[in-house]
Amino acid sequence: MSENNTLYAGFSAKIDAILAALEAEAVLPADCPRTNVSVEPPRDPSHGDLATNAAMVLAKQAKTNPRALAEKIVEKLVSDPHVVSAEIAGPGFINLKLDRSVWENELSQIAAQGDAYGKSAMGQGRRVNVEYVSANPTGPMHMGHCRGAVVGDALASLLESAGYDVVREYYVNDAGGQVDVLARSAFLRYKEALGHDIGEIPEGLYPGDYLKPVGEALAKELGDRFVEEPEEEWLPIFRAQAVSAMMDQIRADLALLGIRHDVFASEAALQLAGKPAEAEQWMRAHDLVYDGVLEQPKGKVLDDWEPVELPLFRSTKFGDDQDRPIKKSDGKWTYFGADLAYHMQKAEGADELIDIWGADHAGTVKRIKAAVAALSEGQGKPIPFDVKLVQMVQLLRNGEPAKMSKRSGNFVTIADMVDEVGKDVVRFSMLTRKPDAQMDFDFAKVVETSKENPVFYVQYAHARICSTMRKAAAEGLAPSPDQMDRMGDDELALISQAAQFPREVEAAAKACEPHRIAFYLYDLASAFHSYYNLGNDDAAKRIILAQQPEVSAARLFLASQIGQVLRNGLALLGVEAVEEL
RNA sequence: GCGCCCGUAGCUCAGUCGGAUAGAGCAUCGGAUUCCUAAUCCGGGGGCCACAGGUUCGAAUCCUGUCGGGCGCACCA
Repeated sequence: MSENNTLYAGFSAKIDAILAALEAEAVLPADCPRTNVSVEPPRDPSHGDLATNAAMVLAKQAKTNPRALAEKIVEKLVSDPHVVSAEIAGPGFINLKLDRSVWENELSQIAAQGDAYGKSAMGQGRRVNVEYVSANPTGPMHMGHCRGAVVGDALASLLESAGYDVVREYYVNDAGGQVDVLARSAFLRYKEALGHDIGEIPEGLYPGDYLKPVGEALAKELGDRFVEEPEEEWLPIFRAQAVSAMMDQIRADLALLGIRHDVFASEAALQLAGKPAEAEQWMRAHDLVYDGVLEQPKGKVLDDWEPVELPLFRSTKFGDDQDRPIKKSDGKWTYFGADLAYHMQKAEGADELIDIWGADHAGTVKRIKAAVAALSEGQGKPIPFDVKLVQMVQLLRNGEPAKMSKRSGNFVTIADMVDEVGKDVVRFSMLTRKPDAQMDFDFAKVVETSKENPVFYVQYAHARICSTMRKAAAEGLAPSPDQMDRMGDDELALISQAAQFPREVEAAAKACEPHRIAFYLYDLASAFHSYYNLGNDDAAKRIILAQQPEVSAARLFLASQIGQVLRNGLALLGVEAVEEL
């Protein structure tokens, strides 16, 4: 549908057709791969409106030199009424100058597609499960979780926009030892709420105040009947209650960032359903799991290490440096053992899996990918599965490293941060660098300089457009698509910038890099601010021109469509497109 | 010791599956506001793309090595 109407998609198709024709004429060999052919704006605008590297990429296969092949392509291109000129430049680039009708048409497309401009059918409705956040349910969300949360959420939106059918999923680790620790910590708070003196929170339990309300609620609900009971009596109850309270807290924290998951999958439920055992059985039958003894870890001396026989997954067969246990010596599942079953569960309802993890889990990527590949292929339904790592955020407070461990009870929470600078600043900050680079995040500095955050620059451009529209309406001027021939070069240049949005969305989705959208929006906002300011030096270049209603109508139409693109882009990032600043 | 990620302007960072003269913001210096929102715009200075080799028409981008920083190297999660 829509994607073929946009400029870059249209020209890519056009070039592709020409190459197909050249194949038919035997200029190019049959079936030669054209995936490297690109159609993009030239870096230097004086080179033209579009450039393609087709001749350079294909020259070798055509057994000719790039410029000769370029001439053949140009011959066909110039017959297109939308192409004003096609020139061969440098090593064999083909630079195209386009007729203004191309830009006028693109502007109409933005208006016609509205909120849908930038969406594409690239994903062909494939079902993608994106798992992100999945923080342990042992406390409120802190800034260490923030990056993965925002990047995962923006990626999910991006994939949706690119035509995938996306499920946003959160894996609740409610079965490991850490939730027992949580239950014990909650038990202390329960006693405290009943008036017992609990003294200092012992080492190894969660000391944070956030458990006090949980303890109070438990005291209210259960009375004092568990105070003197042995642990096995109260642990499951306290665990379930505390986890549920923590998940409510986490959902509330995520909501502050504008994040909502479709599915919360429970590890405990997964185990109860016997999924890990099923996986183990299958893997044993296929010699992927065996009982064995691990070697002493290298590079590290463990005093209490002793050899034990455990069920091991043959991850060394897949490039891991050690086989990995799926069960512990107490018979419980390891995280890995449950996790591979969990991925199989996700695969039941998806065509593709993506996990967003913090870089501190990088070491476990190989084994889980290997396990999922082996299981899914072995069971006859191979599934593409990728783990995207977001690098660590180094948290600073006035240049000093800030603690973020839950155990310390002293950490910067997401709620604090959003409260301090707002959702939009937090989200945009996390999205203005590529995910695989580390970043420093200084709480004090971000609070101080939040007014300089680039998010305001983009929002200002949008607000400015809104304000201009309001002002125009007050003066009796209205945008109109019927006066587009009144636009000059300044206007056309702005359209060409806006026209890149659809290909940016596709490229960002393909690379799983939402940050590209943030940078694109910054550039588009910059182009608009420049355009707007032309009117400061030269009154004839203002958007609102009461004396020339037709010119004004065209410029207002343009401005409102730039606003549309900004809105669409900000929506992808989950940032508000404000109408006033 | 091993594995993964990073190294681009004084600082924070972009840089398209290898492409044309490497770009922004901050900081700095100089300009623009009786005029549609100056939270903006225009301009100057500032680079051995960590270093050394290699691949090719072409490398910040790919490969190898060195140096520097981060994260891992449990039956934890």
